Amino acid sequence: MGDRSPTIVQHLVRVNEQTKAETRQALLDAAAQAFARHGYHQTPIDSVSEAAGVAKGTIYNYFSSKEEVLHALIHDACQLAVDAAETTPGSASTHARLEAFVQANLNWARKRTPLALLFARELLGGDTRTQALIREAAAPCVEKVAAILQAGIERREIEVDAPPEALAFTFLKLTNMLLLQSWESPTSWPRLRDLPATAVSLFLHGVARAGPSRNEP
Amino acid sequence: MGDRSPTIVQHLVRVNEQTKAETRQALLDAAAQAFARHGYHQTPIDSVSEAAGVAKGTIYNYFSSKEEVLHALIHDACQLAVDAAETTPGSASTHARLEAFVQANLNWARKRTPLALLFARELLGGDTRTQALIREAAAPCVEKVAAILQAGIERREIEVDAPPEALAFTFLKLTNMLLLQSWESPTSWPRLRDLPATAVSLFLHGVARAGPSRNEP
Amino acid sequence: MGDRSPTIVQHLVRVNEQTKAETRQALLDAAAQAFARHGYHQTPIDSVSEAAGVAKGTIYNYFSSKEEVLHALIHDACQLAVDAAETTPGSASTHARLEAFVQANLNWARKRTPLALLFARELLGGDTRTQALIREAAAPCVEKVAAILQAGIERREIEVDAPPEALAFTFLKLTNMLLLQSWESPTSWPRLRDLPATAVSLFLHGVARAGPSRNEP
Amino acid sequence: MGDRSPTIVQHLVRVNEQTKAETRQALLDAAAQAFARHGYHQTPIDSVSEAAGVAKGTIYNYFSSKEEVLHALIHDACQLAVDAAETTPGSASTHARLEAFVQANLNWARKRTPLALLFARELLGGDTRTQALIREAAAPCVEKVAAILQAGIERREIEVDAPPEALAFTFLKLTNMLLLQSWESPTSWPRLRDLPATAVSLFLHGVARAGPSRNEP
DNA sequence: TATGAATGAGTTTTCATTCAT
DNA sequence: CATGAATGAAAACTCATTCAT
Repeated sequence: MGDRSPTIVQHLVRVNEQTKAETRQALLDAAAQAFARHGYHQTPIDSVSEAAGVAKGTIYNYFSSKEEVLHALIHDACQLAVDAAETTPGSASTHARLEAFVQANLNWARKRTPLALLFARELLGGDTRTQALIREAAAPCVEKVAAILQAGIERREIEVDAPPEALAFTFLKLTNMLLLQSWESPTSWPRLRDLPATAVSLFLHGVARAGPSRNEP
Repeated sequence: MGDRSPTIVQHLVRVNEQTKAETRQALLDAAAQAFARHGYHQTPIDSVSEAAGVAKGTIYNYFSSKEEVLHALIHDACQLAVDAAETTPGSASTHARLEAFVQANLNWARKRTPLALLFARELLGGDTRTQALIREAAAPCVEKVAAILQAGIERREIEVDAPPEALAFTFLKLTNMLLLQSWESPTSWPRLRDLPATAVSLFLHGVARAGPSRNEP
Repeated sequence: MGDRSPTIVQHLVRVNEQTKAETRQALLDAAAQAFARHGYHQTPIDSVSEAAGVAKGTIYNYFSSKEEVLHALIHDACQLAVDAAETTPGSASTHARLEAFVQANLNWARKRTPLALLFARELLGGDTRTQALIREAAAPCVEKVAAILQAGIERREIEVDAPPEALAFTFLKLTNMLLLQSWESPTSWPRLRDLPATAVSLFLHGVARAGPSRNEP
Repeated sequence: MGDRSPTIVQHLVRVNEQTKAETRQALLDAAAQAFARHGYHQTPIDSVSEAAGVAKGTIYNYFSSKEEVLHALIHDACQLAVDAAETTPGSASTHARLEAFVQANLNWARKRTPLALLFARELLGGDTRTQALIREAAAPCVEKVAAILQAGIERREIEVDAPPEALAFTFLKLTNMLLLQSWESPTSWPRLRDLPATAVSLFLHGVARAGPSRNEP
């Protein structure tokens, strides 16, 4: 016995905590799927617990309300976006840095498709509370993009009279808009694998053929 | 009685029909306001009828369901967008034609702000049914923009591998995204009156400084 | 037609309002009965609407919550108690005035037995919120009793070191305690019809045989 | 090992039994506190176990249901009341015996305030089942008081047409009513330390000044 | 046609109880 | 025996829709 007792206890605790974490994640996954597919308000909370394979009440052992489930999801997505932002190179052309940012986000979006879909939907069409949550939780990510853009402005690669933060937010929305469009009609444009190039190219250069004049009459 | 009766009756009928139309419009206006502000699902139907100054049941004399009210609004907004698309000049530079299109849409959006807000929200974040409705009701508008883009492609003003319809839809979403951004923070970027120039410039040329190379390394 | 139109309209309105009042009263009656019999917390709100012969949701057209139903009942009971207090004679012996007060309360309690039962239960065993409500809504009644007692003290008919308000409240509770006891075992003591005499006699003179000494060793 | 083993085992058993008893008591104490403060129905069972420092499930190793916890508490309180009743002197004036009874009850009430509060609340406002339980578990106590009153009646110290048991129950309720009143407004009337005198005086002689006439017209 | 009270299915949430560990 | 996650019946409340007037 002696020195194994703690180990057994630790083991039990770890198993329990692992199970708890798994249940929590199953609930979040089910919720992401359902919310992304049918929308938050059209999704009854029981359908989430059912999809997660637990009973109705179980969800309230992990989240205090339906809204908290949404917020936890948004928070997770924002965290992934923030992490993605942190991996983008600190020095390179604006184009390369933005593309790396989109690519990094696309990477997690492919693994966590429902979550990314939900995030995109809420970013573009969520209600005031959710928008505010995103703004707060994704702030580091937005600031990272803003810093990239600011550097571009200083290097005269970018020329626009918009505040970098507003511009960064626009870029984020544009990217997620294209992401949604990819998912909604997978055969058409833009293709998912082209998203980084497409999004950055559109944002930086637009669709016009590179040419002499910038502002045609 | 005699021959004046019909006139009186006609008069009454006309008045009644006018009243009916007015009630219908009051309901739509109230719904647009409420749906735009709080979201469709968060808006109880009685708050709409109350704001329109009629009883709850009256709404069902004009619309068969709450969803139909939303669809009528979306339909109206799409019609205004279609009308706006039709006024854009048939021949001019792509830039000018797109700007005219955005300007024409901005014109009605200023007069019907709640409707335009609602349309933008549903275009970007609506559920599947509403998206489908928009796709159908705004088809002529999208096609008009697609035609403009197609002409631009043919004239080598635009260079992109996307189908014009998909591109047109992206342009529409981008424009409404910026419109929402304008309304949400009126003091920041983009300013509402700059919207046509800003949106078209972003879409055609991006934010990068015009320069020699298109795809920087 | 002419001058009858308004009458018809008034008639319709009156009928509707009467129906509404009847439904409201039916709900209150059913709630009083159920709350008195099983207790507030043990009574599902649907059982109240069912007993009133209306649908589950109807109750929320009249009251904003289950608690508001209880409070409306308590309010009504307090009002009846206040009314009863107002009918008690302004000048007579303390004994006579208290007895008249109890008798007046017994009168409405006989007509509105469930309400009176509920009131008694909540007065004696209700939670803090309800107690506070009673204290507020029954204040005029308590003050009336306090005034009677105060007069008795001044006339040297009553001799006690308690504040009249506290004493009045005690009297009210004692009376309702005996009322409950009457209802719970109708064959035993005290009999309902003797309640005024019994309650006042107990309160004023206790159960001891009248005799020389007040405080026996 | 040898002959000490049994002792060790006995010791362990005793310790375990003691621990069990302590856990049970901790649960009862926590429940008394919570039930008295917030009411039985408003108290979630986990708040009890939490306050007792054990897990939620543990409570069901000691009691088969939440209601049984309440009943055990009521039972304990009744037992304390019965014990108190047994200490009252067998021969003395009615006044002295009743006062001794109240004093003995006040003694345990001071030590076990939450329990006494709960008992008083349930005695006065509990539901039918709890009332019945009290009636049964406190029967010896009620009978003791009834015997005192009966003796008083026989000695012509008490003059009332009520059955002694009913009268005894009324006395018990009155006492607990005043006890609650003391606790609710500790600064006012009656003061806790005066409770025996106040309760007995009120019950035996009422609040009227001792004087010639008993039943004023 | 207008009204608004009535409806009841549907929603979120609570919580006493169970049971595998 | 202790634990605390899981359970699911039951509760309060909402609200789109109906319909008698």
